[in-house]
Amino acid sequence: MDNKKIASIFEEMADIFDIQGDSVFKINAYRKAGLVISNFPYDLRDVVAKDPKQLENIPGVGKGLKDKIIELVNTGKCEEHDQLRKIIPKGLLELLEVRGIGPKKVKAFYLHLKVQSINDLKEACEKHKVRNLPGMGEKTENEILKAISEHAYFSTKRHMISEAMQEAKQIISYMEKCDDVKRIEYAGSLRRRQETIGDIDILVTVKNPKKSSDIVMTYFNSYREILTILSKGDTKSSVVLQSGIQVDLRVIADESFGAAMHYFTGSKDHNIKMRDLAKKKGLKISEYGVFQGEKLISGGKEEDVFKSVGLPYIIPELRNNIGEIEYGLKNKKFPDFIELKDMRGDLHSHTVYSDGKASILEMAQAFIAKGYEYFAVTDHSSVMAIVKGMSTNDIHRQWKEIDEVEKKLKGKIKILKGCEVDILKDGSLDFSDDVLKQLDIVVISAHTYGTLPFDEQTERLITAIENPYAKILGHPTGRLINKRAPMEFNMERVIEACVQNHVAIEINSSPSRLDLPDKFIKIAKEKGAKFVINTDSHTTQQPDLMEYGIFNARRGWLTKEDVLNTKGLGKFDTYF
DNA sequence: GCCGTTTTCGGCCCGACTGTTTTCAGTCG
Repeated sequence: MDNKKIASIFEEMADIFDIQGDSVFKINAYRKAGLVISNFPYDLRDVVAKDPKQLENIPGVGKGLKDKIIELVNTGKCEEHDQLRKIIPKGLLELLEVRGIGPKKVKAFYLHLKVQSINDLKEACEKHKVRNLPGMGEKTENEILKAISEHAYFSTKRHMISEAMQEAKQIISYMEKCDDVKRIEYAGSLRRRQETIGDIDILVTVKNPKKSSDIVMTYFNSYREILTILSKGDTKSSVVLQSGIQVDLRVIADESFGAAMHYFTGSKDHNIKMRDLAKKKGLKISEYGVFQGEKLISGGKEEDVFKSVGLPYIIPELRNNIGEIEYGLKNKKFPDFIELKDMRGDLHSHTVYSDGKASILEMAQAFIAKGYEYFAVTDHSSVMAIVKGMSTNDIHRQWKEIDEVEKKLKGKIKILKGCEVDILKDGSLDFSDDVLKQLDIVVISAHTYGTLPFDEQTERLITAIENPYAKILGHPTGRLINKRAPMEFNMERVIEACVQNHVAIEINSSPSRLDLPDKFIKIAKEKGAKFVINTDSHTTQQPDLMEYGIFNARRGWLTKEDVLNTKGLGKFDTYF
């Protein structure tokens, strides 16, 4: 019973309470606990084993939920959850995934029409039974049928940040051509640089909302990539693009820009906490500004919103209500978090010597274009036959070519001789010590045996980390977003092994990896770990991906001091 | 069910849009 499973049980219980018409506050308590637990970096099994009282220190977990967590960890189930599941069939909960259907409608379908699944509901609509229910009509029925077919067509999974970013930039460049648009920005989870993006939120300001809103809305709803318009009003419109990504657009007066950006950037829980703080100070925060009674007192700039409740500016990456507000209130100032411009090199890249698409020279030119002082060529070791890893012969040939390319480039960039060496099943490395000791950079990565049992995987990784030549632990969890689950192992112990052995932890910038994930970055930092942010480039375009790694590092509260490849030549590698 | 710089009881963010209604409930973010 891992954190994810416990979180999903609380979320399911919240859904069932919701359908039953329970107190919304109790429902929210379960939802909040679910969210907090799914983002909680420590394994709850460990917490229960060490000191169950600590559970109540998790925000949103009190006496009641503490006992439920203990029950789940110890017995693998929860009595109340089992009881609830007997009352509400599983298929009924899936109805909530359909757009426009909430708990009240689900309850009505179940009670009056004996609907128990999405299929049942589809049938009921087709037989025109739904239109006769109280509060529903012909339009409702048609909208439900439409929403059901969309639900089948688009998977509910979240989008990679790079995909969402590309869509957002295209919409913005389209919207900028509309004369009535004064300012336009993307907000939401994209601005918070979340690892994955649910939908794209766009904020537009106009000089005169009464005059321009209608024009801007009409213009937006004519965007050629739109598949369906979900809703459109005077100031707010929601659409689904051909790619399946939902886009919400909001039009607001220019003087509300700061408050609107804050509101629309979220997260929802961060906003709730902020509004709660305001309330205690006799103020009200909404997307229109900060109000004292009816009077608007600020809201033109985002900084003003924070200031009104006694907070310093909080960067979007931190706004998840996981301690950023408390930190701000207490310290009145945040550290300077790492930025893209701090990076001085990249320590993980591939060339045609393994599965890269470009030569050493071409990759060197790509990194010179980034303004870097150095980069490491780290082609795969021999076990990776599938991507044609290097033999010892190949690697000697590569060293010679690196020397030649460096000479040719007349010192414009230092090319480090490295390897991404595979961690074998028993934790040994795929090259002999004799080869490893001659390398400037040794990235150790697991590409195989991702499904070993928990304890065996932990030991395997620790054995590899303890190898005296290991320098960087590459993409530690091995996950591929939306494709492959992370390896299961004891993260705390692996981080501690890295700290003890002076092995830096990689933050892999590839948008499909973003590995180490952000929630672990923060605890690794607290344990004293050092990091490198790498692109794992396989083409000459991929050095651009560095910004995604930076986003994740910022979400993990890292400053440039935490990251080795912000330091210059001769300095970055003393840690090893 | 959780929580406390007014509180251990009495609160729990705030507003837009839709479809059904004649003032609002439901859903969404």
